[in-house]
Amino acid sequence: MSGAYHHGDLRSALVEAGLAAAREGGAGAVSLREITRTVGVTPNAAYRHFADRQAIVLTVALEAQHRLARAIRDRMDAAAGADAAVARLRAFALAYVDFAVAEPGWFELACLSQDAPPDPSTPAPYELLLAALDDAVAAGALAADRRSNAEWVCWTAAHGFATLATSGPLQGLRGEPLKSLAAHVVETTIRGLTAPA
Amino acid sequence: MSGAYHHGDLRSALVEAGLAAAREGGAGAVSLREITRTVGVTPNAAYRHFADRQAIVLTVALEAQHRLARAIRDRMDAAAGADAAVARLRAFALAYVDFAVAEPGWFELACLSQDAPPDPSTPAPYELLLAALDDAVAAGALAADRRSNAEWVCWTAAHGFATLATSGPLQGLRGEPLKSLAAHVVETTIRGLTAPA
DNA sequence: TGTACATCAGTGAACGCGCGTTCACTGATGTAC
DNA sequence: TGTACATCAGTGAACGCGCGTTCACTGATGTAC
Repeated sequence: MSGAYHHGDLRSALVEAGLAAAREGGAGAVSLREITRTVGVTPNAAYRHFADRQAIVLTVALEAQHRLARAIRDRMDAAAGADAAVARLRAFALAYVDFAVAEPGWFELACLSQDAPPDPSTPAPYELLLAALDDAVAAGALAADRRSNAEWVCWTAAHGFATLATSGPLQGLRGEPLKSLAAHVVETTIRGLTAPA
Repeated sequence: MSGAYHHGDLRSALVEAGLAAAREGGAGAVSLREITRTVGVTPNAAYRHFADRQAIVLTVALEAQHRLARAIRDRMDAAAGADAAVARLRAFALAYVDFAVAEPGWFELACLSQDAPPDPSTPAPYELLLAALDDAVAAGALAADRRSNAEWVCWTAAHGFATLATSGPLQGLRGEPLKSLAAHVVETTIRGLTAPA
């Protein structure tokens, strides 16, 4: 500590700065020079803690993905009541969308790291979705012969609406109108999964 | 012509080079120096025809959007038969996805220019979708009280699946498996729109 | 407990890169007379 | 029909920028004796 020559925990500070940069300017804003500047350290000090820029971005991206996963999990855990299984499905999609709208920079970064090696400690959002769908089948809300590939239907809806709202034609829509449109899209998607053929 | 000092149609050549660059490297690859290099001309020659880099990128992006619109329109026009209205809806979504997968760079660029001033000569993909939905209502395939916001349901599905396949977790999936998964997602979405509540 | 010294975490200066953009210019084109 | 000249479309050299990365270094830390 003692804010001196040896920083204390430069590594964490750099990741923190990376998150701040991404929050403002998206994935492209996470540059080595930018974040070392933010921390108040020489650019190459970063090389003590990361192999190269790629490694920093990946670390920051993984953290962003964790936060997305946490946001989804929290909302899913809060879902309860009669139709708990379907409510959890709804919670997944809406939490996904809300996170993207609230933190578009982190969302972009989280998507970018999707192909990165998964961190087993925090299940990726995807795992949460699979669990919710299995629950829905168990609860009888989703027919067993509709379970197959249902995750991609949900993921498509959540991710699609999120990108439309984040960087697509719905960029201009916010607040209640956006919320109710999201709810409508999610509801229609769920109906597609649960309605009789 | 006569491949000499005066190029002939440098403007078109630059746009063409921009399309080629985007095709390979996405939106970020459309740089002024890159495309003038491709054409074999000095970087600042571009300033005879465009105000700045932004203007070039926008022009190229608009062309990409036209091609997307054309691809969708062609597929929609080909759709016919008993359930023509629904078939057209399906054609819209699958053409959207196919274009994105076949030309991810152009697709990225087309999405980027969504907030650009619309070109009335070629209707944007969005207009095609609206028409298809109105047709579906007219044909009795879609209940009138389900028409409202149905475009965002379709757009979400098409765009969502396209980005999942293009730069998301479905990147690795191609060919027939991808096609049938896309069909499944689109079918489920359409069922959500048309099935009774 | 005090000192010698290896290790560790940062500094400071510099590199080369590709970028967009500006400047003064020059060679080709086409029009007026 | 031939020539003078304005316009137009390109050249060539240079600028400053932010970037990632490398180099040789130095000051602080903590451990062995």
